[in-house]
Amino acid sequence: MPKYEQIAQDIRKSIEDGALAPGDRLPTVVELCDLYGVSKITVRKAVEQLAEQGFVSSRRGSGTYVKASPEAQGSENSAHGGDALYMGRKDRSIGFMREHQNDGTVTSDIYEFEVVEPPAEIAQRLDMEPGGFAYHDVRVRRLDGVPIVQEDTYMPLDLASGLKRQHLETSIYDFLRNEKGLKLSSFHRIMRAVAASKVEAERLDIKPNDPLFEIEQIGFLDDGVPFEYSVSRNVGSRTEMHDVNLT
Amino acid sequence: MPKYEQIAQDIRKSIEDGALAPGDRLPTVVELCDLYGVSKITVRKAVEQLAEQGFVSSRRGSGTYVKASPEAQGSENSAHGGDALYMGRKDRSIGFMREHQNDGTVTSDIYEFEVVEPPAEIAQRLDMEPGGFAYHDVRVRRLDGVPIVQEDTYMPLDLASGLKRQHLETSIYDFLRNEKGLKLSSFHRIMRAVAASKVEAERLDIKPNDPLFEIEQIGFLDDGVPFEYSVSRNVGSRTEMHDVNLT
DNA sequence: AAGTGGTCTAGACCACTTC
DNA sequence: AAGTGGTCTAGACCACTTC
Repeated sequence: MPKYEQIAQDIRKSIEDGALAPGDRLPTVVELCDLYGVSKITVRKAVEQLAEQGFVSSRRGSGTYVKASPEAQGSENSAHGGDALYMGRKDRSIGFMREHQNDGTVTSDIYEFEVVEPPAEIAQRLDMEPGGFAYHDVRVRRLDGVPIVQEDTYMPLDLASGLKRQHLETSIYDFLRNEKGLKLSSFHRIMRAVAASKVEAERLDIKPNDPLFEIEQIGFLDDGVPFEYSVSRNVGSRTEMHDVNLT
Repeated sequence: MPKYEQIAQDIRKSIEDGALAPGDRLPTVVELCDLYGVSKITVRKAVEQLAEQGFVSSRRGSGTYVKASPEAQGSENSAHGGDALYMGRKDRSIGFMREHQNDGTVTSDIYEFEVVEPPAEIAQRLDMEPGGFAYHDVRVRRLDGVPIVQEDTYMPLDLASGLKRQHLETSIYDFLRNEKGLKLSSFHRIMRAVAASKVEAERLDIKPNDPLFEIEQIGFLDDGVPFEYSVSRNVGSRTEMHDVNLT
């Protein structure tokens, strides 16, 4: 782990255990350099990471201050009703399985699993050659038996060759990473609120027209190649998405 | 504008006008240093910005590659139905007014405007002293006459003192920035899909139980002090949120 | 072995806030 | 005037990919 991450982690701990309270000013950049025995650029990178994660805010000429913690927000939300899906911190948004591996037991209902020529508009988003084939699957993911989300996914055949039903039941991303050696790098997402169709309602154990949190997503490898197009529809009452936004 | 932003902008232009196509490799970091006459750290910062914005992906030992452009995604979405609200690129998510100032005419219906002792749970999120007062307002924002979102907002009285009805009709953020000299720095958000109540449906010109895209948000100043708590409910069929997520 | 991106040093200079 | 964060230089060393 690089130095700047260690420093960020150390300061983050001080905030989380209360040694640094909301409104407090952090030591100055120069003081932190002395304290950790590193150069300014390393401290700056640590502070930038803390800012991205929502822990601090820097004010030129004045100092760096502790914000009300995102964790406090997090805990409060569950009271709001959304008790199932936590997404959003950048490092956590890497698949349903990984998000929920500590939450309970994940299972899947598989409704479709086939190899097809994808619709032109999807092929284009996946940067596929005309006539190329792709895996297509539709799953409902359950947490401790409760249906959370329906995922409709396309993956180019040549990137994901060897994909089997058993991977759909656990984690496609684990298969891509561990068995195919791919490095998943980033996701472009569009989120919307939509109404459940009759079929979706049945699969997700809700009522038709109940609100769904839709995520249309393209996943990219570290060489910029798209490996996945998916539309997931999350049960509104069991889903919330967290986000920190810097201006 | 700092050098690294100029360089990022320059490379971004090359991508947008097609000089660099998806899948292409950028010049190496060292080549870019020579090309722009800057040091390595400056080029790295430019490339990091491009990665955050979803334009490129870097692969250690190999190179930096152009991804399928987010703009291509953007244009495709409007075909999908969501033709009104574009959010998400970090630098654009700073208020309804600013997001739509080029889209059409923004107007407001004001349903509530008062100074109150906020509910305990909201006062806590705003880090307010017990017994403190806050502005509270409920507005519906329209774009060219079409209702898009209902916003329910609390702001501490001492931070926003002088707020008037006229500011609710244009932009509260402009008032805070220009007249109060505040620097809005970041927002913590939680997003959900919910169903419209009867009252909301009436105000937004939709049907009860139609899906709404809810954003619960706390806004922070550059010294880490929260200045705003708001819950906005956006008409699902007129809203989409864009996002780039790095792992 | 050669080439690539990622981290880091030890400074310098500047913009801005605070007094 | 003094103190703060933000940017930048000219290198160095390393992890990883490619051949």
